[in-house]
Formats: sequence, structure tokens, C-alpha cells
Amino acid sequence: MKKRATQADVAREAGLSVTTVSLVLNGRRNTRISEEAAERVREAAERLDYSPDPTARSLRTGRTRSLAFVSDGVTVTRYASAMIRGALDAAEERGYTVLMAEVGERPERLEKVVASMLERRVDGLLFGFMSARKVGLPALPRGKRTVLINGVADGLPAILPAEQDAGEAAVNRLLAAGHRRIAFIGRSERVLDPYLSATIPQRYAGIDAAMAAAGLDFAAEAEGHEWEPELGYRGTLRMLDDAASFTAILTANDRVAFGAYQALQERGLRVPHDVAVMSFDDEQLATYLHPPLTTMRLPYREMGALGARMLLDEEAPAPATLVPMPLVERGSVA
Amino acid sequence: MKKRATQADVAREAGLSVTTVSLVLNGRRNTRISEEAAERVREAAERLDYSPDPTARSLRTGRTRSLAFVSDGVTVTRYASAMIRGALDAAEERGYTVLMAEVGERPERLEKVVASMLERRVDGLLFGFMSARKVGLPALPRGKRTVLINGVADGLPAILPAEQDAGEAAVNRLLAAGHRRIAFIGRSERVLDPYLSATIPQRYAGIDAAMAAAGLDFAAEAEGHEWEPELGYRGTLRMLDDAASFTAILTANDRVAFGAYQALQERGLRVPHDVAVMSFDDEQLATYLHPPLTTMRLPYREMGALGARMLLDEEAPAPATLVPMPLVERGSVA
DNA sequence: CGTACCTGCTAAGTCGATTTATCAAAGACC
DNA sequence: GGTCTTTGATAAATCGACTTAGCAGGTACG
Repeated sequence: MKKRATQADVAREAGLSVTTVSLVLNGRRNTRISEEAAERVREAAERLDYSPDPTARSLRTGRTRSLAFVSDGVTVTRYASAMIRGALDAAEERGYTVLMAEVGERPERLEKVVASMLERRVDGLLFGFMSARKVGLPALPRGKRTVLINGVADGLPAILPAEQDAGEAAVNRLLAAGHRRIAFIGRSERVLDPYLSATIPQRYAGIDAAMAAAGLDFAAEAEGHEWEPELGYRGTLRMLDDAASFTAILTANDRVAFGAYQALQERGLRVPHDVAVMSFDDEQLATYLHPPLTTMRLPYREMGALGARMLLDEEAPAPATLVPMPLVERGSVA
Repeated sequence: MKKRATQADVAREAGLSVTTVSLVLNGRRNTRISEEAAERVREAAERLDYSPDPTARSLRTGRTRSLAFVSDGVTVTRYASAMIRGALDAAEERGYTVLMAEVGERPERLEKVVASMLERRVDGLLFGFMSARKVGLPALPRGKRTVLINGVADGLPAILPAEQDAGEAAVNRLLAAGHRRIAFIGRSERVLDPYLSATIPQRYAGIDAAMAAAGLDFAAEAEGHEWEPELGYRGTLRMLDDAASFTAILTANDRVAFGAYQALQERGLRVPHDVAVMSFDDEQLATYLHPPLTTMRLPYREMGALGARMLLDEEAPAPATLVPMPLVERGSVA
């Protein structure tokens, strides 16, 4: 196995000095190298299949062309892991490598993990979180570029889903289908704590704004902060038992919608004919249902990509950037 | 922002040479440094909060204490992404950093991605795949340690789920519950192609072996290679319509089981009272069902961790290592 | 007493790049 | 002809660690 060619090899091959080689290959201007010499360097590099050693370059320049992606637990999260893909793709486009680390259920590990990343001399830090909430982060050196994806921390640029718009769009979708008597499952005072969620209040606000704009109140509501199928199932049954009259259900997320489907089916009600269902998140689950679920997608991949771009493109980072949540039309609203 | 301390700073602080500092901090033996000098070095390092620069160290030693995790698309896969967590944790334990890259739907990108990782001088390559199948990989330099997780390639060590054992265990679980008339959904000739799946034949083999050992044939079967809810739904309805008599259904995976649940519910059959359901994979979905699904878990996280350990622990790598698939008891088998 | 051998430590070279400071030769100018 | 610029290139320093080869000074031995 032959060793890789170094700049010195290229210099020898071209009959020039390493200085010249370095200047040419880095495309430096105002450098008074003749075009003929430059061409000799490029040809020699080509012949030897030269590529610079990133380690040596980093040692000299202090920059590593790498960034850290630190998360709480997106890899083990049903759908948030797409955030990683977005960040990886955007980084690769720019020739950057991504160093990953996860702290799992132990936020106290953040400090050590971040320190280890800084030690590795990453050029920037990307933090990604499973659910959009306010987080505490260890002190970061000034000047080290940092972006939060799906999370909020004092003084750091953040990327979040545009929940208010999504709330309005969800209601408007139901209104557009002619629904006037709408039920809502999943309101809760508890999620107003920013450390539990930084975005759900916006979702509520959008929903309420759209309803108010249409001059409507919800025909029924089932409260609850544990957004699991059980809530959708019990909530739907309770509303039906209360003899509430509604033609559509808006659910807090897809898992709740799943529970609602089960309750509706038990009662012999068909989706979307008897009751339309509209939801948020777009988990994989949404495609399994019968009929598949119409829902507002959480744009994880886009958020990941945007985060990496903001970090690397050296633009003045906005304090908070909202990424649109697309309406995914599937058939549960008619 | 003060600069980091270097070895030279420590040497000055201790009143000794950098050579001594290096020898002491690397814990070299047979080096004839007095305990007193060593102590002075350690104290100086402590005072200055010194930690070695990995870039400089890598340049000199040729090793980076980093490994590449290259995958097809595990980040966007519902549950395989846990593989990443396993690898991250095992790497971190050993002081290694993980560089991630994904090629998505474009396997032709593998070559470029691997080249870029090798350029970064990773100490080893970990390949992770969404579904266990035979894969084509670019030529790798000899001597570069490589392990495949959930995939197979000629001449490279691989880590796979112990599907044969799992197949047997699944059938045995049903037998232990007293079932004798068992239906099976999801057999297919097509998945016998190793480029589609390297492990499903083992799953079938285990299932068939356990049935044969009990002297039983399946009471009914529904074939199909697209293991989505639709198959479970239609398959179950067809078997019921054929007046097949069975007390349990074994499904090829959880999504198929999900479809089976829907069909059973439509026909007024209760799980597990009327029909038990037993499955494979343990997707998140399995916990959403009513009752939650009993299934053989694909041990993604364990496979990821084992892969990283094999890569880093320099053991003689076995050509293929099988990781047990645990039985997750949830309530769909009584 | 002279040589050999420890002991404890360090000077200097190296890894592969980037960058600063110069240098030789040729041309410009008076 | 002598001085000043410009041109085209390079030697050497540097980044921060690891590693090889040695160097003083003391002790042991014949």
C-alpha cells in the first residue's frame, strides 16, 4: 500500500518549491506565480493524485472544516432523526464533516460532550433537540459559532417550526372543507412552560386565531398533555358520549389522531365521511392509518439543513428562524 | 478569551523540557523519569488545565481517535437509527469521536463518501444499513479496520440479528401459550435474494424448524413481500374468508401485524382473546396498538454498540456475529 | 586510574501543511 | 553606469505534539 503523496512530493515532481505548490493549489491571488509554473504544479498534483492532509492543514490554520452535532436523543426518536440527515447533507455540500454526539437522558453530560467537541477544534456547534423547548447549555466560548435546532436558549440563534402558521393552516383546511362544528383534542395548560415546549403555545395561538377569525368556537374539547393514542381514544369516546355534535376532529398530534381513529371505528363512524381528522407532526404512523392521515408536517430535515447552512455560511444569524410546516394532504379530511 | 495551554507551557511551568512532559503525560514506562519530576509535570498540567491538541497529535501519530459511521439511510428510518446511538456510546466510552455520513438513495455516492472519510484519516470504518442485506462496497485499503452492521459484504466482518433463533422463539412463544392452529402472514420467495435480505431466510428457517419440531403445519398462510399494513389487513381477511381455523397469527413484521389488528377488529375478533398476534421487529408502532404487540425486537442499538466495540477493541473480528433478538412481551399473546 | 554503565533528563528532528520574510534576476529610470 | 522597482520564486519559521539520539554526572568494576 503506497503512501499518500505530500506537498513535498508534488514540489519535487514539478521541480518547484513547496511554497509555490501551496500558493497555487490554494488559488491565492496577488502572488506573482507565472501561469506556466502554476500549470506545472497542477499537472504534478494530478499525476500524483495529491490531496492535502486535513490534519496538517488544521494544525496550521486552526480550522478543521468540521462541525459538531450534539443532541439529546434525536437518533432514538421516531422521526426527529431526519434532522441529522438534513445537517449531514448541508455540511457535505460545503465540504464539512459532522462529528456526532448524544447525551441521551443525561443532560449533565452536555458539558463534557461539548468540551470534547471543542477540544477537537470543531468550527461550529449545532445542537439538535427532540422536542422544541427551552434548554440549558454549558457556557460556550465567545466567537464559536453555534446554532440551535428545535430548541431555544438565551442569546443563541434558533431554528424552530412555524407552529403558529401551521395551527392556522390546519384549522383553515377544515374550514375550507366546509366544517363548522370542530372538536379539538389535546389542549393543556401544562405545556405552556417553555422548558417543556417552546412552540406549542404558538400552535394553540394559531389554532385559536383561525377559529376566532371564522367566528367559531370549538364544538367540543378534550384536554390532556400526554399526547399518546390513549388520549385520542378516551377523548373521542368522551366527546361522543357527551353527545357533542361535530364533523371534524383536530388532534394535537398523530398519535392522538391514531387513538381517535380507533374510537371512531368502534362507534361505527367512518373517516373522513362521518368525521374528518386533521393532525400535526406527520409521523410515519400517519401513512399506516386507514385512510392515511392529513397532517401538518414537522420539517425536521429542513430544519437540520438550515441549521448547518446558518452555521457554515457565516451570515448574520437571526435570533429565531421559523421553518414552514407543510400541509400533507392524505385523505382524512374531505 | 485566553488561548489553550500547550505542552511547552506546561514544560515552562514545571521547569522541565517538553520531552519530559510528553513522556510523563503519556504514561510511558521504562523511561527513567524521577517520580518527583513526574509529579511536577502533573501538577503543572493541572494548574494550566492542559489537554493535548488532538490535531497535532494526529499529525504526528497518524491516528485520529475517530471512526466513520457510513450508512445508507438509517437516520431517516423509523427505528434503525438507534444503531447510531449504540455506536456513539461505545465510541465515546473509548474516547473516540464519530464522523457521520449518509448516502441516502444514491449508493454510487459511497465511493466519494468513503474516500472523504479516509482522507480525514479515520481509524476505522463502520457501515450501517437499514435492512440486513448484501451490499457492494468500494475497494477499501487493506489494514483499515472495517465492520458492517446489519449488512453483508464479501470478506468483511458483519454484525447481524440472530433471526433464526428469533424465528424459533416466536413460534415457541405461541406454542407455550397453547396455540396449535397458527396462521402465518408474509412468506415470500422473493426475499430469498441476498441483495434484498440476508437474514429473512434465517427467520423463515427458524420458524419452520420450530413448527416442524412440534409436528405442526401452518393452519393458513398469506404470502407477500411488501410487508406493509395492507398485507396484514388483506391477508387476515382472506384467511378468515377462506374459513381457515386458527387461534394465532404470526406476522412477518409489526406493520403487517398492524394491518392484521385492523382486520380482526373489523370482524369483531379480540386480541389476544380470540386470536393471538405475534410479530417481529418492535417498531415504535408496536406500543401504540391495543393491546400492545408482543414481538421479537431487532436489536439495533446493541448491534451498533457491538460494531463500534469490534472495530475499536482490536479483537480478531469474526466473519459474522449474531446478536440475539429479545422477546418483548406485551399482551397480544395470551 | 581508566573504562563501562547507570540514571535522569533534554535537544533536535518529524509529521504536512501555511505563511512570512527574502532573494536573485531582469527591467526601468535618470 | 548606478540605483530603484518589479517579477518570479523560495528558504525558513510555525502550528503542537511525539520520538530518536544523546548528554552530563555519578557509580561500579577490574
